[in-house]
Amino acid sequence: MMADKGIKRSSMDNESSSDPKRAKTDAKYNKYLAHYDDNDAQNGNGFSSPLDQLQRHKTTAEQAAKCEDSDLNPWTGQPHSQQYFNILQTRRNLPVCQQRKEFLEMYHKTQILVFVGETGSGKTTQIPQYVLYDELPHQTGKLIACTQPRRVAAMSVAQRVANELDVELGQEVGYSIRFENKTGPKTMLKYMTDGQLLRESMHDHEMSRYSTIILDEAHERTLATDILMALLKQIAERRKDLKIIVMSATLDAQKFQTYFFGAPLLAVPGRTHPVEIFYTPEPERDYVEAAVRTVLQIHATEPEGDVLLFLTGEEEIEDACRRINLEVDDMIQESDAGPMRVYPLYGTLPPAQQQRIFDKAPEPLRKGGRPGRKCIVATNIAETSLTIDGIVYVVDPGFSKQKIYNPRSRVESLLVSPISKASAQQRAGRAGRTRPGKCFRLYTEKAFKKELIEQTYPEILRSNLANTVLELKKLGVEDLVHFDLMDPPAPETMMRALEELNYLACLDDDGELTELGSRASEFPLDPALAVMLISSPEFYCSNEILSITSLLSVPSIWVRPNNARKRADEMKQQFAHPDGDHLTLLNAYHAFKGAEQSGADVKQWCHEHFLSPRHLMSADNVRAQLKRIMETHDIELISTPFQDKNYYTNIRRALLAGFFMQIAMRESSNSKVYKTVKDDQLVMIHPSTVITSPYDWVVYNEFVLTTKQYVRTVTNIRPEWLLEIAPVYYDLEAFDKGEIKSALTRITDKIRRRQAMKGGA
DNA sequence: GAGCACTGC
Repeated sequence: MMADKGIKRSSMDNESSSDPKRAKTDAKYNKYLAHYDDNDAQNGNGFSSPLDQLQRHKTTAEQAAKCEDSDLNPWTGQPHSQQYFNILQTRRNLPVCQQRKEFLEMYHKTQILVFVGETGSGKTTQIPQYVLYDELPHQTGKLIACTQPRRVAAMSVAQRVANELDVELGQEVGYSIRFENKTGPKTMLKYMTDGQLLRESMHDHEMSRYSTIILDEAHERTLATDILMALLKQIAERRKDLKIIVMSATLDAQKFQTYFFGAPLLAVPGRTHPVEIFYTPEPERDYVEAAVRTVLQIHATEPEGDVLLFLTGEEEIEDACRRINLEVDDMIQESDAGPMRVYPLYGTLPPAQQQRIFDKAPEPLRKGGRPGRKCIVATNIAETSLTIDGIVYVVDPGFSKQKIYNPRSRVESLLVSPISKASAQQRAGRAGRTRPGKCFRLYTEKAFKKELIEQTYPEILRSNLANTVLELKKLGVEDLVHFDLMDPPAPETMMRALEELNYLACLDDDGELTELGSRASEFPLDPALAVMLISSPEFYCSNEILSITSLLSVPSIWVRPNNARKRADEMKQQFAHPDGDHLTLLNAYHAFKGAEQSGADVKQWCHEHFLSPRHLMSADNVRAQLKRIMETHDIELISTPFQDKNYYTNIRRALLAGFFMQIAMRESSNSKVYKTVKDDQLVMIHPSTVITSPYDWVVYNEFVLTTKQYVRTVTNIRPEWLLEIAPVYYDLEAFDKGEIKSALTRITDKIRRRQAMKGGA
C-alpha cells in the first residue's frame, strides 16, 4: 500500500489549515479576502448567522432544525422564501427526519457509517443536508460529496436539494458529471456520478477536497462504486478526518458493515404500499407468450390501474406490444373492454418517445364505460433508472439481458439470464409507489426461492478489467492482489487485464505503470483506444484518429428503421470507403460537419441521410473533451493532406497502434470465415459492414456473440504493418503453430529477401 | 445478411 510520507504530510497540512481559528487568522492577512469583515463575520460568510451557535461535529438535531426554521438563510444571509418553508414542511414529514437525532449521534461517534433506507425514505436528499449542518463547510473549506450511479440522478437531486436549501443550483449546492461541472467557489455540497469522483481522485489520491463522502445507491454495485469503496477503505486509515457514509437499499447492508471494519448501521423504513405477489403454479415455457396473456388477463379482470411488463430487449418488446395491441382490439370488440394504450420503453428509444410513457391513461371509450389504462413494456431501464408513478400491476417473467465476460476468449457478451431475488423485489416494488399493488411473477414460488441468486453479480465480476486495472495503477494502487475489493474478480480476469496492458505498453514487465500508461489513463477511453489516440501523431493523422475514436465511443450513428432498411443502406453507401468501416465512419462524420458548416438544418440533413443527429452530436462532444486532454498533454494534432495518396493508408496503419490484438485472417481463399489472431476464434464479418472485397487481413473494433460469432466495424489492413507496428506481439518465435504463424512467416521472409536485394544493389 | 440490457469517465 502507498501510505507514503508525502501524502501523509499533505493531509496534515490540510488538517491544520482547516482549523477555524487558523482560517480566521489567515483571512486577516489575506488582502484578497476583501469581503471578509472581522466585525460581524463569525462564520466566514460575511454575516452573522444562527450557524455561529454550532460547533463542528457537535451539532444536535434540535440546533440544526432551529437554523432551518430561521427567517434568514444561514448559508446565504438572504431571507428565506415562502416556497422554502413549504418544502421544509414536507421534508419534516419524511421518514428519515424521525431519525435525524440518532443519525447525528452516530455520525459524531464514527468515521464510517452504513445507512439503509428504502425508496421514499428521503435519504438521498436529506442525509447530505444533515451532514452539511454538522460539517460546517464554510469553516473548513471542504466539500461534502454525494455520489450517484447515473447522471440524471446527480442533476435532478442537486436541483431538488438546491430548492430545499433555497439556494441557486451551482452555488452552495451543485453537481459534477462528465461534460458538465455545475459547481462554483461557494459550493459546499456536490452531487456527482461515482465515475466522476473516481476520475477526480486520479489526481488527488487523498480526496483532500472533501470532508465527507457519501456513496449513494451502493447496493447497485457499479464498477465505480466498488472501486471507490476499496479506495475509501484505504484512505480512511490515512485520513482520520475523512468521514464516509455508505447508503444502500436494505438488502445486503450487513455485507457493507462487515466490509467497512464493522461500521455501525442505521436503518430507516421506506414509504411504500404493500404489493401482493402471485406466482404461476407451473413453470412457463414461452415467457413472452405468458406475459402477453397475463397483461390481457389483468386488463380483463382487475380494477383500474396501469401495468408494467418487464422484458429483455428491443425486439421482444416491440413484438409483445404488437401482440397486446391486436388482442386488446379484439377484447374491445367482443367483450366491451376498456381502452389500453401500450408503450414500449428501452434505452435506445429516442428521448421524445421515452417521454410518452408519462402520458395519462386513456379515458373510457364512452361515458360510464370501463376505465382505460396504459401498459408499459420495458427493459431493466424501468427497474432502476426510470420510475413511473401510477403503476399498480407488475408482470415479471424473471429474465433480463446481462453482460457477461469470458476471460479465456476475452469476449464480453449479452445473455438473457434469470434475474436475482433482489431484482425481483425491486421490480415488484414498482407496483406499490402510489397505492397497494399486485405483482405477477411468471415463475413458481419454488423457483424464486431455490433457483434465483440473492443478488445480481456485481459489475466487476462481469467485465473486462483492462480499463479498471489501468485506473487503479494510476490511482496509486501498487498491490492489486491485496487490493481489498468487496468481491475480488477471478484471478484469470486480472491476469488477462495485466497481459493486455503489458502488450499495449501501458504496464512494463514488472507491472509498473509506464509513461504511455499514465497518459492513456488520462483519457476516458478503453486502453486500446487511448493508446491508438496517443500514438496517432506518429502516423500523421491524429485529427482523424481523434474523430474515429470519438465515433467509436458513442452508440452507432447509423439509423436503420425497420420500414426503410433498404434506403438506409443505400444512403450509407454514399459514405462507404472500400477499405472498411472505420473510414466510412470518418467520411460520414466529415459530411456531417460539412453540412453543419454550410448552415444546413442538421437534423433534417441527418434524417435524409439516415444518420443519428443525437449520436453524432454526442461524438462531437466527446471529441472536444478528448481534444482538450490531448492539448494539455502536448499530443500534436496533425493531418496528412487529403490529396496525399497516403491519407487513408496512414489512418489504417494508426488503427493498428491500439488494435493490433484485434486482427482476423481469412481462413482460405473463397471463404467467408476468418480466424482471430492468437485466440483462434472462427468469426464472420458482421453483415453491417461496407466491405465487399474478400480481404485477407482485417482489424476489428469489437467481437460480438449473437447467433454467430461476428467481428464488427472492420477495416482492411496489410499484415506487414503488424510486424512493423507491434513487433513484440508479433514476435513469431513465441507464436503458436498454425496458418497465421505460417502466413506471417512467409511475409517476414519476403521482406527480408527484399531488404537483402536492396542491400546487395 | 444481423440486431443494441443498462450505466459511466
